[in-house]
Amino acid sequence: MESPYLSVSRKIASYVESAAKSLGYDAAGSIDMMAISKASGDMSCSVAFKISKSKGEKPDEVADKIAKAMGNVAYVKSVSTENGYLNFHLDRSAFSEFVIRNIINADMAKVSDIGGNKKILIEYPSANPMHPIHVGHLRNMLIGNSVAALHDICGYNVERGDYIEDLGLQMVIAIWGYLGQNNKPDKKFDHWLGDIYATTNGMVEEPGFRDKISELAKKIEQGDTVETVIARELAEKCVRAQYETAASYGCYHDVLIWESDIVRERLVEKAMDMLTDKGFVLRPNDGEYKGCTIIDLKSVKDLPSEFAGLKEKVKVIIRKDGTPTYVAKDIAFHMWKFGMLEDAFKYSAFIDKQINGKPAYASGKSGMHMDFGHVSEAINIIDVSQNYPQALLRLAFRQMGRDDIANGIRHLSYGRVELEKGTLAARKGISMENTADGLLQESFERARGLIRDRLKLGEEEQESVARSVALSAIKFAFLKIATEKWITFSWKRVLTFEGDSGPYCQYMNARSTRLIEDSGINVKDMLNSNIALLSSDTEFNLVKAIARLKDVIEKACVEYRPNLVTEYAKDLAFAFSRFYETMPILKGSSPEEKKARLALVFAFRSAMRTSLGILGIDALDRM
RNA sequence: GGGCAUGUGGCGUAAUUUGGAUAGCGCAUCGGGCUUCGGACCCGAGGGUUGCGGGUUCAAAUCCCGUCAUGCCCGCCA
Repeated sequence: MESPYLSVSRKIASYVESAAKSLGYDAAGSIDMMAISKASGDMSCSVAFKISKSKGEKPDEVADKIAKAMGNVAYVKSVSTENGYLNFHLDRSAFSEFVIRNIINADMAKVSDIGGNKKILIEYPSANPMHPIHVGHLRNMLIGNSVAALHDICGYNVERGDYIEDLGLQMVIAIWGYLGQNNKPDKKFDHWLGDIYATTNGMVEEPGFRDKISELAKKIEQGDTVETVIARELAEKCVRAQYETAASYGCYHDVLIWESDIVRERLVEKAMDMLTDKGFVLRPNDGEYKGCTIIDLKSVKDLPSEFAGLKEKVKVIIRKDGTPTYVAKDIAFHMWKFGMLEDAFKYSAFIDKQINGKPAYASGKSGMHMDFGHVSEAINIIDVSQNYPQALLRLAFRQMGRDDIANGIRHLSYGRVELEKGTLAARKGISMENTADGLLQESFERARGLIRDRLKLGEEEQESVARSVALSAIKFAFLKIATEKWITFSWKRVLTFEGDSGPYCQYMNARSTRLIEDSGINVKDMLNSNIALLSSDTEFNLVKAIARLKDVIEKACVEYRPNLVTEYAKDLAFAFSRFYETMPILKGSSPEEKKARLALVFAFRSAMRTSLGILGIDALDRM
């Protein structure tokens, strides 16, 4: 589909440029078309200020002269000037027709093709497999889900990946706790295991406990012990429970990579060999780091600012005892992502059918080779506290001479989710109201209460509508906040169904659906109507909002910013609501007006459905 | 000590990357709208020295310098 604003503003810009040229001004490169004028007119341009500076003439005089020198431009009705600005007033009929026909004829599943089918892997939420998903992971998951949807709709070949860290101290602690008790799970497995983990973690400071833990850790690391098998089984059960939560939020994945598989397949060794060849990692024969594999940052030229304050400019990546650190595994993992380690894993279906109808595959001991990875861009959705290791990761590829990979790794760093009281730490236990499951349950109950006295529907449909509304409130509340900001989580803020919210957007969509259904007019007749009749302020404001769709989506995709889409959906919904309040559509309009307005309603609904789709919000027909 | 991020009406936020006109929106408050195409709605009012101080510019929430506050990171944890 075309971008109405872009194509019109380009035309205007070229006319402005030639008008300026005919007056002896050189405006090339300094014309900034402001797509939407805040003051007067529909679009505006401030080029007169720049010209006035070099020519010594007053801005408003320059603007006047340019306005007079301009010929007719398509979709522009008139040009005026004010305070040095050129203001362009659109031809409402022509522009509305352009926008509405454009959107109704477009393939809304592929709004843009800027992706060029480029393959990217988006990694999220990578929650540890020993506790339920809490509201911090939920933020991660929802950002990942919408960034993935944005890339889908912009023509990328998207792979949704999840990294399961089933090794490491936290997992060992959970297993130790699990082995030391005989109870059977009395609730959802991730919640149950999370409690055990938190309790066991509370014992860490007790005398002698650490020794017991490290003994268990060794058994697990040996790779073929009973403990190893138990560890994996336990983690898998927990991840399956977490994926139930993900599914209830409409999220799914293509592939899960297990940390233990990276270790078992000896990918770290392969990665280290490649890095040693490039001279980036060293294995000192003496001194403090004897026996380790290290990165010596002192020898790196143009060290990025992230590393400026390091006390020791040395980073150990393989310990003295031969075990790899997190960073070593992450480097190997990213070599896999970018196809540097051929056929590293075998895969089998971990979940046979997700809500998208497809399996989620997971790496494992057995299975078949598949074509995951081999991407040219990796988006890692990881919270801001990991800026440093992510920088180190990019540096490793840069030092290998793989700037393409270093630049292809994008750390989408989001701000942490805090609680009003206390911190959100799984090791201290997660109360139900801070889990994704608990939040959804509460939201669902509130939504159901609202719907009961509103909708005359069967119990089953009421539940499904309530679930959609509940989810939309939560998703919108999380996604409307710019990713880099931290959130202080409170139920009150998340569970809102009014105003600037998901349910408000859904509500406007539902209204538009009812209008279309009740009209009994088919889309073809709407399209063949006299759209030129749409010329009132509220009608045209809605047209202008619809016209922004493609520009907003592309920008949100390129900048990894879902909140641009929530902002847009909100604007769109308000524009529709005002139109709806002021303009008669089915009643009180002439047959011709009715058809034209319905065409506008239809175009609105397309734009709204597309926006809601990116946010992972159901576009309900009634609610 | 160093690095990174954040700071916008009572609360929550948008615009900052790419400097443009009167800083947009929601909640809350106050006042309206005969719930007649669905009131999860609409209209209006009050509420802001964009943390603070300088600088650049015709123009600064936005860019530069300084400063304060808060948070995170700088480990042979992950």
